[in-house]
Amino acid sequence: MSEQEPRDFIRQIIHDDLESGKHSEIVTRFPPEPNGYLHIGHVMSICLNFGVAAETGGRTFLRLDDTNPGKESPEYVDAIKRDVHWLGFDWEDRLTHASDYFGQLHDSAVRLIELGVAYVDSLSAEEIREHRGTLTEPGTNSPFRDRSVEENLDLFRRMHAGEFGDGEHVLRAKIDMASPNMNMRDPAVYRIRHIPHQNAGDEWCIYPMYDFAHGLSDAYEGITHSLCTLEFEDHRPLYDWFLDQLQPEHRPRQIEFSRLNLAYAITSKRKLSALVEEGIVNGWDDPRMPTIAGMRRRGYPPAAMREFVKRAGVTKKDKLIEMGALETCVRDTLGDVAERRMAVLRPLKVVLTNYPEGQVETMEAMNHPANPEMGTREMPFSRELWIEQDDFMEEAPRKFFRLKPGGEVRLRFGYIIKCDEVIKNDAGEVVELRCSYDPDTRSGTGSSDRKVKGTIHWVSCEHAIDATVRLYDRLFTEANPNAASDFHSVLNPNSLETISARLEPALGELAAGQAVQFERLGYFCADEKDDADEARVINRIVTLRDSWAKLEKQAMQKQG
RNA sequence: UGGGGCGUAGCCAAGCGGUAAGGCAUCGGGUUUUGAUCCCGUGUAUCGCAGGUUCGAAUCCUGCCGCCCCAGCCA
Repeated sequence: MSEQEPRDFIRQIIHDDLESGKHSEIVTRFPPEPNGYLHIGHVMSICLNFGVAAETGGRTFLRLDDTNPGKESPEYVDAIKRDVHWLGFDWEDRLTHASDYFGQLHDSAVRLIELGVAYVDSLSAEEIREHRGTLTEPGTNSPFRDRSVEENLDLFRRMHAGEFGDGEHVLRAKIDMASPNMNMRDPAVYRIRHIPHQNAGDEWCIYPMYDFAHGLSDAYEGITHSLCTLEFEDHRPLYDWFLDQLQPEHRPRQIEFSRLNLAYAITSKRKLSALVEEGIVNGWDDPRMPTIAGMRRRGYPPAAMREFVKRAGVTKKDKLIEMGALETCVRDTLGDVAERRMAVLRPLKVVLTNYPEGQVETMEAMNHPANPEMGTREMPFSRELWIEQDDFMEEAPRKFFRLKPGGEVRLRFGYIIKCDEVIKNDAGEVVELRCSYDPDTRSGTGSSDRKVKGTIHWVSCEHAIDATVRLYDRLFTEANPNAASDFHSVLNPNSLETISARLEPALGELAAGQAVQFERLGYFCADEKDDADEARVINRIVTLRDSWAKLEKQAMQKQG
């Protein structure tokens, strides 16, 4: 018997509803409006909705909540479908649109009028706002509130027939203009919009509002639990009110949970599109974007995203989760499966003075240190090599166990070498190291047990592949850029660094979308758009944990 | 000064009247031809505050404080 994982409050409700027999099957829906790209916040909702249904043998609809034409487009619905699939979820034949129900929704609106609980208001939008009152003062009734059922029916029919211009009339629910809940002060139900719809074409010129369409769409689909974020909590009485009036066959229940916010990221659609439009990033799928498309292009595996939201949990408390938590999930899932390779990001030349000129040896390198079954690949070794600039220090602190003048280091899967001479240019910069290798220390041979404190990675100059590598950092300098009055003021100017690197030959065959670990550096993948066989373009997904860098940073801070 | 929510360690989060799980981060240590991984160990948490009920309260009651959301013919 395994321990029961603690249930979040939503799964608890669902569990209870199944146990009590209230429902025999759980049906959920993920209902994005196709007016932008999905982001990290949506990942939570997707995993929750598809997750609870899958766990209980239920079903989930992917419903495009397209009740507001003009803001929505097929480009976004394509992106949404792609992103949900990529995350690992399948709606099978349950792809729907709120617009699929426009006919039923219209009939229900007529029913509301017949019941005497909806009326056509002919006030302007501004007048309606004035009548609404404020948070502390009640609103006042519209002079059109008491129109007869016949007149309302006629007016609504003519709205539908296209006899009026946008904004001339609006259908409103007749509830309570004095309600302390603003949503209950005679909310709009249908408005006139003479623009084509992304799915329904030009069939309609009146469109239902979210509050009216959502609960009924849920009911039509037999949704049992309609899960949404906290800002809709105040809408629940209205959600229930429509269901009370219309008594559909199925009665869905709305439950709210808190959004997931990621530190150093924004999720406002307005700001996200500003980043794109102002050219601050290169598109919605820029690897720095907190969009699903961006994270996919960055190389984050879907399993890591799922694990991340699982660890975050489902509650009603506002969360601002540290970036490190996501990165840990990415490292955790990539660590087991990513093959290891070697690449030098900032090359420094090493010449092995005692290594025969023209000689090339083949070193066997493991593709994964913990999984020998993942095989090996061959790495050419020669007299001239590239090593990382960071792996050499002329005046090194005692705990620095990489290369230093007179010091020794092991070349991973190669030989132990010793630094004999440092070559500098006129500016005094180190441009080359003259080293000697110990022929008895070849990796894997019996006599190779000699220990040195450090092991560094390398690439043979003659055999190296040139590549452009993009190093990404957080887009913002503030943990909560959402709170900044102007997000431009908290942009990280160094969120992208492009460098020219040298790769080991095996990386010539790096497949698109395949993540690899560059040993001692991090996880990388070929960019899905810009990479080509002739010109490699590689993204850094995430660095490895680096306790040496941490020590260095602490030392720097101590010095002031 | 209206209504609706939320407050458990730096960030998440269990807990549902019987004396504070876990994850991430942090800090130690071990293993290691990736300073990675892995493995151990590491937290005086005034359970927002103050009262009350109770043998016993993070859990129940009262009052207060703080934060979030709501005045679209957006979702």
